[in-house]
Amino acid sequence: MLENIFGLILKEIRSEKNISQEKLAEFSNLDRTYISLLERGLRQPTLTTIFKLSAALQITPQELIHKVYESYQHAKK
Amino acid sequence: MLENIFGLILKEIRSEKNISQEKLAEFSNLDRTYISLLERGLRQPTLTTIFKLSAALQITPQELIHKVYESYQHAKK
DNA sequence: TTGTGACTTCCAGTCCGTC
DNA sequence: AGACGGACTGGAAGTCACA
Repeated sequence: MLENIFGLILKEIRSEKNISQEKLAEFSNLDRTYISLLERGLRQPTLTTIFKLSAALQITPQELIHKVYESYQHAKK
Repeated sequence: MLENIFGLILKEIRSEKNISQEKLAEFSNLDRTYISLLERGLRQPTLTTIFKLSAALQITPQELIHKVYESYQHAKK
C-alpha cells in the first residue's frame, strides 16, 4: 500500500523535474534498477534512502513524506 | 548517523508524551525490543515503520521527519 | 530510457529471555 | 521501565544482463 503510493509520488516528482531514472540514480548514489523497483512499488525505502532521494530531487524529506502522507490519507477512505 | 538521530528524536518525542516503550510498541504494532533498538540507533526504520510510529505518537510522519531533518542538518556541520 | 528476473548479502522486525 | 543478548524469518539493499 504505502510502497505503491511512495512509488507514484517519486515518479511524479521526478517527472516534474524532468530527470531520468538514470540521472536520479546518479544523483542519489542508488542503482538505476532500484529506482525502477521503488517507482513500481516493489520495494520500500528505508530512512536513509528517503533522505538520499529527496536530496537528489532537491526537496526536503518532509516535503516528500508530506506528499506521500496526503496521498495515503486520501487512499485510505 | 541518521539512525542515531532518528533514535534520539524518537525517544525525545516518546518521553514528551509520557509513553513507555512498551506502550509505544503496543500502539504501533511493533516489538518492544525493536523500539529499543531504534532508540539506540541500532536499527533503521522503513517507510511503513515511520508511518506506524508517527501514528502511534499522534503526530504526522512529516513532523517526525522534519525533526530528524533539522537535527541532521545541524549535526552535519 | 525503463522494465524485469535472478541473485547475494545484509538488515528490518519478531520472539525468547536475563539483568 | 528499559538495556541488552541470541536466534530466527522475511524482505530490503544492491547489482547484473537482457529485453
